[in-house]
Amino acid sequence: MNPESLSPAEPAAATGASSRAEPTAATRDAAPTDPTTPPASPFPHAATLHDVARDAGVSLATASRVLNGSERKVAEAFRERVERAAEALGYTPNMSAQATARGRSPIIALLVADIADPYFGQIAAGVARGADERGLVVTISITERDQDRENRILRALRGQRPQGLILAASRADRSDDTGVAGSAPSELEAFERYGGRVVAFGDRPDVGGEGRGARSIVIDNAGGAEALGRRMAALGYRTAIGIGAAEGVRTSDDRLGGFARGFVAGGGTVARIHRGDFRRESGASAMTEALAEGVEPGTLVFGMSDVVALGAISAIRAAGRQVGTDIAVCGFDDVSASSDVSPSLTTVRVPLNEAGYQAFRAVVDEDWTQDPLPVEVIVRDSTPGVA
Amino acid sequence: MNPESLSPAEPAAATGASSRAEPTAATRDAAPTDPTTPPASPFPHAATLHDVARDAGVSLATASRVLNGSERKVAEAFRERVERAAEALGYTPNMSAQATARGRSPIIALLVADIADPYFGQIAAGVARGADERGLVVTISITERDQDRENRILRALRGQRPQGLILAASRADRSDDTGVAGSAPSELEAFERYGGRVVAFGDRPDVGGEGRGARSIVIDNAGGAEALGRRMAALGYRTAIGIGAAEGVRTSDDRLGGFARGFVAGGGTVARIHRGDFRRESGASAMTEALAEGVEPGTLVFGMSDVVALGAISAIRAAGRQVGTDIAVCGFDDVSASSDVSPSLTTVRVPLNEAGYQAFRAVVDEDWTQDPLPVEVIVRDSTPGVA
DNA sequence: CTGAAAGCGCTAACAC
DNA sequence: GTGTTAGCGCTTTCAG
Repeated sequence: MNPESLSPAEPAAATGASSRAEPTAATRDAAPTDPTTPPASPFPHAATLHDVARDAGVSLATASRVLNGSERKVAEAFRERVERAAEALGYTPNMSAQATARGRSPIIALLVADIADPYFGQIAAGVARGADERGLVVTISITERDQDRENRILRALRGQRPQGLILAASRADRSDDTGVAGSAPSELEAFERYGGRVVAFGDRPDVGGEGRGARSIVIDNAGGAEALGRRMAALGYRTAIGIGAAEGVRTSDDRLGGFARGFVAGGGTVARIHRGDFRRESGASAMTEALAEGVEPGTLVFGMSDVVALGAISAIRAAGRQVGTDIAVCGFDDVSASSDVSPSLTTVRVPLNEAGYQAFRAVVDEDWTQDPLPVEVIVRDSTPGVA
Repeated sequence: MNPESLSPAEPAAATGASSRAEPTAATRDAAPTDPTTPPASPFPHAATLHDVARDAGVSLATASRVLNGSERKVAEAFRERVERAAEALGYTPNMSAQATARGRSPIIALLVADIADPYFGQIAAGVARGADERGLVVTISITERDQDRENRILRALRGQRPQGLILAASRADRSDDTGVAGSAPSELEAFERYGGRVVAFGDRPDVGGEGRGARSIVIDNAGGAEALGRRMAALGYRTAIGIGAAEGVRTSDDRLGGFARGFVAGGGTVARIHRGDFRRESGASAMTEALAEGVEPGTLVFGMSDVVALGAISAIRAAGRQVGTDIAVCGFDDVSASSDVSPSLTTVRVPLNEAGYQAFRAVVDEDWTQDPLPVEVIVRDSTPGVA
């Protein structure tokens, strides 16, 4: 572009490079009229480092050094020429090539149950934010809460040779250590064995944990739920119904257990627990079930997650009952929909975006210690209290 | 594992391979006691194709042929040995290496404004579903609705040499063709020039469109909104207030325009329009603004998107007004929160997940034509109608 | 400080 | 059908 700069046609000659006329470069650019030129490929190739080096009249090594972070110094004159050439050609380093050469990819793999679920959406946003800061790329996979699927994905993910793996799959991270269920643990170990870091939400599904990895983002489910239970009791509620996931699912157990502890401490009783999974529909059907068994006015329903609580609310409405003074409801997470429902949902706020960000940091920062994630009870209109 | 199978220590010798003792393989595995063995790297390397070939006693080419889809036939005996060796070593092809060698990566890059927003979350889910079916990987980037950021990201994305790019960034896809604002268009052209496909939601931000790409997922915003407008008029509403994005933003213009057309056709009038962007807060402040100017009971508010409408609802509540008979509200998209609010939100349902899936197909299928995405008016409680 | 050359792990002609 | 051998685009010793 700049007329002062090297003519794109012969900079190589200008700097005297005798061995630069390898067949590749030559056939590709030097002689457009050369009859041996292979038929043009369907699309032009993106500029390569080779092109930049040639145009700048420097070696591949030098071009690489100035363009892609190397600590080695390059003379200002050369540096400039390389930068100019790169600019002119619109050069962008080929990530895959760099990855193969360096032996490590810039990928962070994120595994979620369902990216359309606001819970995971927020976590993903946090992860993406971190990755962006560090120039890393995040790939996303959906488990659909299916253990087999998750295992298959994990297997396939190894192909990416990701720098790290973030598991926010709400898997049945059962506390019973028999690694029997699913081959995931060994798959995860494989990840770490070759240097990848695995960070899980909740507890690591595998036992042991002496691997260099074994990092996990823990949310104070029990504590938050206990505070919520106590607060609800203070509002005058005396009997509660819990809606949770299957027994053995950590997050659910912790929240249900914590809530019960607090609620009982405050003088209440958890009458019974209905179980399903983390989806909205599950919350709705559990609630329907509960209603069928009979729910006294003034009862409080604790949904193990907001999404589930939201499902419960819709079931309560569908049954012609009122949410609030008739049947009170509270949840956990504080996803954004919770403040939109009406009556707005009482819940425990969890900084999900921050949690995702921390998960990212746990993957990339060698020295890392979790900052505790503050959980906070937020009382809204769905639990007006009993007179 | 199977005692009957080849001893892992000497299968290569068993098949007589003379040239197989290149320094690399040799130093890496053959002589653990060899004093010239380099100090062990921090982590063991993942098994390479080379390892598999050696253990199976075949050439690299053969191993490659059986393990990674090649059409060329390989004798059953060899195929089995290779598979066994791969299995035993836990081999997984290195995606980056394959990408460099093949000259094309398995990546589909998805660009969204905000992954925590349910609108984009659903689209992302659809994209991920498609990618999973085809064994492709999707990377995700967040524009935060910032044009500069989007351009930077686009630039960086080129490094991934993605097979395709899906733009669901709700960018200011202004209809004024002056490509002046932002260098994005040229960046997109660059993508297509080297063979990548660009698929955009709404219309392509660049002009022309004769590139082989120029595919876009169009949602019938005008039509859906018009139907909604007509329906609202039929419910008896006579005056409406619109909440949209800045003038010139396609999606917003189309929805606002379509709504007005239908509403007016039905006998109503759109009194005025307040503008902001696609975020919830924006909807809330626009509504607050509207309320300050005075909103008669019986007025209908049309939020250009559900998220915005949800924001408006919260503002209405905050102002001590009632949603429904006092001030009616309707939106567009039918994100899941819309059925959870109370009163539930009247809206136009858009199959977002399906749209994401189609976007994926548009990227990978050479012959592709968009299946029309059915939009459907869904009347709920937020527009009870006027007596 | 620069450049030549040997890889990284895998693919794809091209020979045998 | 199988193996050899160049690459792919980039990094990184190792000599100068």
